[in-house]
Formats: sequence, structure tokens, C-alpha cells
Amino acid sequence: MEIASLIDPLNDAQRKAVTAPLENVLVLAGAGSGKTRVLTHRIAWLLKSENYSPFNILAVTFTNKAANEMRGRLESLLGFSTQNLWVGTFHGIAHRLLRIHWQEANLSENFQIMDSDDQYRTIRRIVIAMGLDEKQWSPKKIQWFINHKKDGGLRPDQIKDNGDLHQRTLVRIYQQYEEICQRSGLVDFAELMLRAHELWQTRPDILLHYQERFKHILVDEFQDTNAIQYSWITAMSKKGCLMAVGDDDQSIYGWRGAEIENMKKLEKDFAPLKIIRLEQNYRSTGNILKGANTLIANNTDRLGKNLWTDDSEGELISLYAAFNEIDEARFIVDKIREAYRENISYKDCAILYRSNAQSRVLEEALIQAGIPYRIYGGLRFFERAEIKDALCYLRLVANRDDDSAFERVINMPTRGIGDQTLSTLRNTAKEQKISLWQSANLLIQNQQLSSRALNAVQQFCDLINTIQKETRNLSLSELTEHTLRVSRLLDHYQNEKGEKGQTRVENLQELISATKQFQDESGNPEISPLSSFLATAALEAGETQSEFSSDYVQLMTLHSAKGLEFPFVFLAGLEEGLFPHQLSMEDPQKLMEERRLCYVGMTRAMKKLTITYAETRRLYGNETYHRPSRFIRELPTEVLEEVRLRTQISRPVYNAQPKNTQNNNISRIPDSSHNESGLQLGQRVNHPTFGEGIVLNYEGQGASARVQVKFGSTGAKWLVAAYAKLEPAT
DNA sequence: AGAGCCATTGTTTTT
DNA sequence: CAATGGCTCT
Repeated sequence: MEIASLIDPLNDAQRKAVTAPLENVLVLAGAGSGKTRVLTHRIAWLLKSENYSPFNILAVTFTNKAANEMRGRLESLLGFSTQNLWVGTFHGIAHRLLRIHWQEANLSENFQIMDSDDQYRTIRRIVIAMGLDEKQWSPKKIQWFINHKKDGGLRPDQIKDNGDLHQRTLVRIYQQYEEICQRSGLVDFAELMLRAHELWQTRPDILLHYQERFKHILVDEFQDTNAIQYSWITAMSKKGCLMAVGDDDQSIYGWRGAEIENMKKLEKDFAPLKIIRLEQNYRSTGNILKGANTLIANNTDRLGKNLWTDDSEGELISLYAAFNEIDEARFIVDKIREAYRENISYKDCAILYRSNAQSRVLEEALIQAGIPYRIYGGLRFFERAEIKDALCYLRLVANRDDDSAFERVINMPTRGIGDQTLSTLRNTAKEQKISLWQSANLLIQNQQLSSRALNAVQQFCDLINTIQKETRNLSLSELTEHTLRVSRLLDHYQNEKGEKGQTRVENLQELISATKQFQDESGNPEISPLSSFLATAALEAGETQSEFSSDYVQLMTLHSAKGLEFPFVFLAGLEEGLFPHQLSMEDPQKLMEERRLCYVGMTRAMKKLTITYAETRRLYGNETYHRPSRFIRELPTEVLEEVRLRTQISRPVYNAQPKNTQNNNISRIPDSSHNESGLQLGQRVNHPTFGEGIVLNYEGQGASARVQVKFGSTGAKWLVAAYAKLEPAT
């Protein structure tokens, strides 16, 4: 491949980044400025032009999706596969290191990864075992506490005792949790990073090896790094070059420990640091970009950057004030239908919202309209109960001491091991400081259980042992299939009545085919196929891959939209309290993150952005009234166009509208009727010929807007709003 | 062991 | 409003 062809398609700033001299570089890459392209071309450049070996390069991303995409793009750019090149997520790379250096990291050889559900259950069990009140010591909050500490690099004994009794208990739980994980050979997500980090501290020799190996370290989405990731990457890149790519304006994960400050810290820790800004946007129209830029300018503390585009101004950003959330959904669906009639595919349309709860109404409207859609997010494959059950059997086969897995499947399907027996097991484990598996065997040996329980436990242990014995020479998928059968898990779900059982069985079959595919594709020589598969299941909980062939409207939260782009974007629910979210409104820091989230959402749109809000919305069962989001007011009026069911459009909107900020929600309701000049859903109207009726429906806008009215005399009729001479009736 | 009842609790999500 | 979870009753 020609080197010229590598850099020719780039703009100046991109080329500067790709061909940067061998020093530390921070690339401030605005939304849609070709960030992934820069990263992949940079790697190709290093290999092709600077003659580095793939062995010398490490590329870190935040999601598996991004990692896969990078590897794919790189291979198509280079034309050959890049095995020696490490590309992965922070956690994936840490896991890889720990598999290699499990001894030095003080782990058992067959340690397994626990996901946050496993972690939650383990913590809950500890809280109960410690005799604490679950209400006062909510496992969720404790989980948050522990992870937060780990993300900050702190072990229980490193947490400063501030004399706070509450904290002392939390630390005690943390301590207990650690002990159990260590004993069980379990590692949670945060622990992967923490161990990898500690490996650098305790084994400078190993660190040195990797420092010398990785001459070039590239990190994507740098604004999302947390403290531990920062110091891990810092330590490793001491002898090589770091290229950090990120956008402080798109940092939306502060709530889970990401520190935007890390981008600023680079200047100090990696001096001399070259900063390159990618400010040309190739995605959105001028108006969309102008709106987004103006919005984000309300944030302080920015690294500074202004996106521009060569593209035309494009259409204005539409704004629709819906009467309620149902009206909002119907409006969006109407617009999509309209677009579809103009030959726009459904998959080019995305509906974005702040929280998952909003999806339902939208979904219903889409169903009613017969429009295919797809919701991203929600339960992922490997998180489904039946799949977790199956995986826990496999985990036990791989590692008997896995208490978390033991607890989950010991009585699943039921085999007569109840609370009684289980608590005996737990107590013994606690007293002897051994795993549940070991305590089960101990109790069997000493005949310390009632004969019935003894029998049941014995059978369970035999089951696991037999599975292993019988499957020693079987492939991964055969092992899985066998396990599902002899554990009677498959039977159990087959007997479950209803559609639910049906899908569960299907999912289990899906799991078997997943293992088949896995063994075909991946040969990780470092570990056993089973451990390797389990790690993948935990780390890549089943990306919801969309089928490209099909044409769906895409629904997702703003968070999961990051990194994606769509020609037509609908931003729904821009209301104070919903977006920005109630819980983020007081804290200026959090409010700025909400604003960045809005910025992310707006910059997803390529051609047309439509923003909607509802004047009244059913939330948690009651009618609520929200004011339109402050983010709407922060947009420049000249890029906005208010859509209304009126014969004429636009009375310029939110410019100088003095908001009564006191909570006078109620007084806003008339606003909506005035908005429609008497044509509000459900409203009684008078028609010169048909008499009195009720507004049922409407469609279209401007001169062609039509209203459906149900008249007592003639039934429902569609009327063109402009000519119908409808008058409000009382 | 499983159905059914009451109470609680509702951001964002990847790994 | 619903989904979830614990608890009780059969």
C-alpha cells in the first residue's frame, strides 16, 4: 500500500495528527471530526512509514464495539490481519495481562470475572451475613461505594478513617467482600483494573517489559478515563509515546468515575505535549452545528474548541411543543412516516431520550403506526437469568471455589437444598474461611447434615464433578450442551409454561451456538477455551448487534447514542426535570454533564434535528407539568423553527420569553391551547355545517394540516384546518 | 415449590 | 404506573 494513499484523504489537522513526530500528542477531536479515522490511520502510519512492528503498539478503547471497529478498519486499511497488535478495552487488556501474570498478581490460575449482578448479589449476601439491615445498608449503595473506591485505587486499608461510623461499616463490608472474592477466585470489573495497576506497583520488572514493548500507546475517548485507568496508562507509557484522543465536551460518564480533568492533567504529566484540534465537522449541517456550539458554550471549564463545517446550513432545527407524551410520540411517528413516504429509510431515523422509561410510549405509537423499530439497551444476552444460570454451571466446572456461581445454581433447578442446608454451608464456610464448595465436601465427609440434605448436596457435587470428567475430551459447545442437559436446566425451562419458557429455551440454544461460534473463531492459547469463553461472556455481555439488512427506526438513550450518527434525529422529552434530570439540576457540575449529553445528542444528527417536549406528562402514574428544558432556551432562535398545528407556522419562539420561574406549571396549560388556536386534542369545537364535535386527531402542518373531528351528527370527519372554520365550543 | 400479595422504588451504562 | 423483591400461604 502506498503511504500517500494513507494520508491523502485527510484534512490538514488530521494529517498532522496521523504523521505527528514521535512524541506525546493530545488530539482534541470534536464530534464528527474523524476521530476513529485518525486513530486507525495513525496506527497504519506507524507500521508503514515508521516501520514499527504491530508488537509495539497498544490501542485502548472503552467499548468492545469501538475496539472491534478499530481492528476491522485497520485491517481493511492495511490489507492484512494484525494479530500481534493489542487492541482492546481497558478491561479487556487488563484481563489479558492478568491471565499472563496471574501468579504475580496473586490470583488463582482459573480466576473468573464477575459482572455487576454477581457483585450485587455477593454484597447483599455479605450484608445479610453480617446481620445488617438491608434497608439501611442498601447493597446498591455499598456496591457503588466499593467500586468508587476501587476506581480511585483504594483498598479497604487505604481508606482514611475519618471517625465516621457509617464509613467504618462500609469499609468492613468492603473488606469482607474482598476476602470472599479472593477465596472464590473472583474478580469484578473494577478489580481487573486495580490488579493491573497494582501489578505495575509491585513488579517494576514486569512493568518495564511492557514499557519497552509498547512504543506507541493510543487511547480513545480519553475524557472517559477514571483515576485508576489514568495512572495505569501513565505508568505504562513512560518509555513510549502516548496519543490520547478525546473530546471534553462529550464527557457524559462522570457519574461513574470518569474524570475530564485527566485531559488537562496530560499537559503536565506528559510534557512536552503536542495538542492538535480537529474542528472540522463532516457530519452535521450548519444549523445543527450552530445550535450545538451555542448550547455547549454555556459550559465553563472547557478546553475550548469550535466546530465548523463546509456543509450548507441545511434545514432549521424543528421544535415541537406537544400537549402530552402521547401527542409527542404521535408527532414523531407522523414525521417519520412522512419521511418514509419521501423515500427515507426507517434506519436513518433515530429517537433519542434521556431515560429508558420514555421509550414505552414511543414504542406504542410506532406499533400502532406499524413502523418497525428497534430499542437499544435493556437486558443483554449474557445477563438473562437462564443464561446466567447456565454460565454459573460452567463457572463451577472451571472453578469449584466460585461461591457466587455456587449460590446461584445449588438449587436451580430445585433439588431439595433449602435455606436450612444452605445456611449451614455458609456458616461452615465462614468459620473455616473456605469456599462453599469446600464446606459442602467437608460436611459430607463429616456427615454433619441430615441424611436428606446430605444426599442432595452429594448429588450436586457429583453432578459438577461428573460433568467435568465426562467432558474432558469434548469441545466447548459439547461441554455446554451436556451441562445444560445433565443439570436438568434445559428440562426445567422446557417445563415452564407460557411463552416465557419458550424464549428461555431458545436463548439456551442460542448459547450453545454462541459457544460453537466462539470455538471456531477464537483461539486464545493463553487459557482454556472454557475460561476464555466465560471471560468473553462477562466482558462482552453480548453487544446488541443490529442486523444491517433490516430497516428499523432506532430508539435509544442519549448515552448509548454516543459515537453513532443518523440522518434524522428526534430528541424527545426536553423538559426541565426530565432533561436535565431532576437529580442533576442542583449541582452545577452535574448540570454541565447534562448539557454535554444534550450536545452529544444534537451532534448525532446529520441532516435534520427535531426537538420535542411535552407540556404535561404522565410520570410514575401522575400527571406532571414541566417547563421546557433550559437547553431549548440556550439555542439561538435563528436556527429554530417551531412546528405547530396551525395554518401558519412560527411565532419565533424562545427568545425573550420571560419565564415565570416560580413553579407555576399550571399556568402553562392554557399556553398549549393557545398554541393550537382552539385545536387541541379532545377539545370541543363548532363547525358551521356539522355542528358540535370533538377533536380526535390531526396530521400534517402548515396549509395542509388536517384535523379529525368527531361530530355527533355525522361521525368522524377529516377537515383541512385552514378551511374548516372551526370554533372552540363550550 | 410455586402462586399470589404487599411494599418499595423508580437516571444515565460499560466493563 | 409497573417492575421488582420479599414474604406468606397453600
